[in-house]
Amino acid sequence: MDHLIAITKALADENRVRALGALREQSLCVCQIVELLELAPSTVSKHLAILRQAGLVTSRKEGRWIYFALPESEHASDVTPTLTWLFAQLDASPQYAADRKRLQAILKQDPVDLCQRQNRS
Amino acid sequence: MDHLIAITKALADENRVRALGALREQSLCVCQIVELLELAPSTVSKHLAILRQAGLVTSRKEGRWIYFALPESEHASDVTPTLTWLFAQLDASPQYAADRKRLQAILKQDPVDLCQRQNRS
DNA sequence: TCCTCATTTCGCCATATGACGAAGTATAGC
DNA sequence: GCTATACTTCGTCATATGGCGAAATGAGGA
Repeated sequence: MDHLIAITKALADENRVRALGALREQSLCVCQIVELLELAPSTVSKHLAILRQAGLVTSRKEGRWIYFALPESEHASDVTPTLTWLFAQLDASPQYAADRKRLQAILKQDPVDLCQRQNRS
Repeated sequence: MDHLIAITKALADENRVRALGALREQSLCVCQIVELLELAPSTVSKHLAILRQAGLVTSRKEGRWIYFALPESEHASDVTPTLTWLFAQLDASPQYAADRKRLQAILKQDPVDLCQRQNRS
């Protein structure tokens, strides 16, 4: 039950759900999610930590960047139904469609530039 | 998206999830859910209002009692997948098994007695 | 009509949550 | 080593949440 509630609590925030939607297609580094959600890096970091604790995302360090991704189906059979349900719900959401579009533009930019702009402000 | 978040927020509380689990088999009046969750009637009432606003339960007045139930599948195709997912998660929970057992005992009691005992304390 | 009583609403309190900026970590590159 | 930098952790704040008891609501029965 504790694990189930950890999952539902993790999903009970619009920004975290949007982050999961963004990770549906590809893994992303923190600065790309910051750019999408338009929140402070520290805030996004906390959100991602909550998702990771619930087992909904994994993270992998690559040099100075940390990439977040959805767990591999083989290793996370327990959260797969959850994500399947969530994405089915998201497919009906205009917000999700808008995020997908914006994400395409973000992915075209150099992550280095993204991070530096985020540091500046 | 607002509706999705209303659902995930509604599910982000253990007592509300337990209430949904209790309603899986049959509809219940408030005092029976109060008895199961061991919370004040006013607290349970608030929880049920949140579930109803999210469309996860319906209520029907019958004399002095108000019965809560899961929505009929025909009228609520949008929350059916949510409840299916939730119950799949619950099936693995010892808390849910314990609640099912305790609920059987509660159902054997006269609701009138339940309510009066709750008023007395 | 008046009383009883199952439930809800209201007012209050303690704690949880989400936001930020500042400071801390750890890694790439000089 | 030192610096720059991508990210996290910490401290703080405003608001949201979940709990209760008291009062309000509304339907049945005397």
